[in-house]
Amino acid sequence: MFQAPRGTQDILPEDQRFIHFIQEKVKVLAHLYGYYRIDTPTFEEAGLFVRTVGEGTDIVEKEMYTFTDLSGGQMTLRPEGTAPVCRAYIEHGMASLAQPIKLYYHAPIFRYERPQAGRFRQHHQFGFEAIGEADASLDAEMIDMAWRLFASLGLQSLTLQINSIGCSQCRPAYLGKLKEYYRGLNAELCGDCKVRLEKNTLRLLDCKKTTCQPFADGSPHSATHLCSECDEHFGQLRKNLNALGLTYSINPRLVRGLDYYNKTVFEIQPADEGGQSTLAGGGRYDGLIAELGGHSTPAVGFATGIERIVLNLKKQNICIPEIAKPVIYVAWLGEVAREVAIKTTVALRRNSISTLCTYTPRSLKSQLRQADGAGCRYVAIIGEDEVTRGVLTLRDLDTAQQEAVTIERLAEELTNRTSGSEKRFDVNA
RNA sequence: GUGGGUGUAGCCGAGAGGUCUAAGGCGUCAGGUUGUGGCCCUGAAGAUCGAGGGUUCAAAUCCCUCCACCCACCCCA
Repeated sequence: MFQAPRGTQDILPEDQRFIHFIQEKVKVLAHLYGYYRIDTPTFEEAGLFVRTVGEGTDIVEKEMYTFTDLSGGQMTLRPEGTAPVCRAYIEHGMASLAQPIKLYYHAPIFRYERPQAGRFRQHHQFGFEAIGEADASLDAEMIDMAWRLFASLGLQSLTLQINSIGCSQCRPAYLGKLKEYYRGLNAELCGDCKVRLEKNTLRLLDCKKTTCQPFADGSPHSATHLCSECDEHFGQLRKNLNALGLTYSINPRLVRGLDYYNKTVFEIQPADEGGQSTLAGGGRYDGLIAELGGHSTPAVGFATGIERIVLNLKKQNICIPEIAKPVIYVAWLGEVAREVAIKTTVALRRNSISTLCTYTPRSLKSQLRQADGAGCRYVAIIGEDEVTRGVLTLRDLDTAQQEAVTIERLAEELTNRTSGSEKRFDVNA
């Protein structure tokens, strides 16, 4: 028997409403903040990610789905969304349009990881990128938008953490200080941290081992070793966040796992965090466009994991609108009625009324059961009796009332009855 | 990549060497009205007991290997 590949999942009809719900909120929010949707290919040249995400990172080192295509090219299934958008920005000359360019995407993301709660080999992200604007107000706007997204979804008790990791000007000096500090402790570090010390110094800060945590607490903080420009930027960011009324905490140990970030980094997490808790993460990446061969262009963005949002929507018991059910089931008895029923079904659908009908003969009882199970509000019953009279019996399953309606009038009658009665479920804000 | 747990019909789940030609519930289908649903009753279909190998007179039950899922580390959304 075939199974979905490890770490991937089918999104079944009963779960689709969660995706639709989030999708709709994202669409509204994107429009509100002036973002336009962009879709990039599912795979790209491997080099795009190696170059931007960084050779030393876990994503590039051991998580990419890279394959050789038939002409010998090295291709990689998108392991993150920012680099492809930047590639598209350059490729389509967006630098010559009014800046900033504001784009959002909804895309599957592939990383070869060991699956566990909230972590998959294929997951989906909504991401937002604003390219061509250096002002910290845009960072704040970005964070505000992320925060508004979760608020509009009805998620409660989230926390916002920010940090500044400096830029190419000030980070080398800071990393030097950090190394120096950790070298002094080398003997006491865990095995992983000894490797990080040389390979990925920043990541020393978020080692989860209890033995290493005290070291991080006493370590020099990036936010206090910024150059004047970065320091100014970080100050502006906080000022803007305050003005927006956002509560945040500065987490000096917040470091992101992709090399292209600079200055602002941030994450949003649920308060009752389990293992894989981060709902959204992002930051500024002023060097990325240049790294890809474009003109030096500042940018900022963030991404959210849809599966994790769904997890939290369920955990917090948030009421999600149902997917619309068919309106009417056309039941029939006998061959003659069958023809009329099928004609009626076709006519209703031509009138944009969602309609169900059986093709194999079933008892009326069975057809009513099916109608009920499918969530139809109405059933049209057509038997020999109705056929000879040129009508059908329209039954309302909610009220159990029924009346004879001519086939010609059915669509109009249903439209009248259903207009304005669309079921709406509000989200508990 | 490392560690722990789990694996019985579409779903939940009993079962701990012979009484298992595998309980029960949900769901599905059919019937209880010659043309009427949601409740109730009856019946039916549906399982090579994750896969492969081994121990034994006998294995869903014990052993080994593999696979998958869950959880944690790691990493991240």
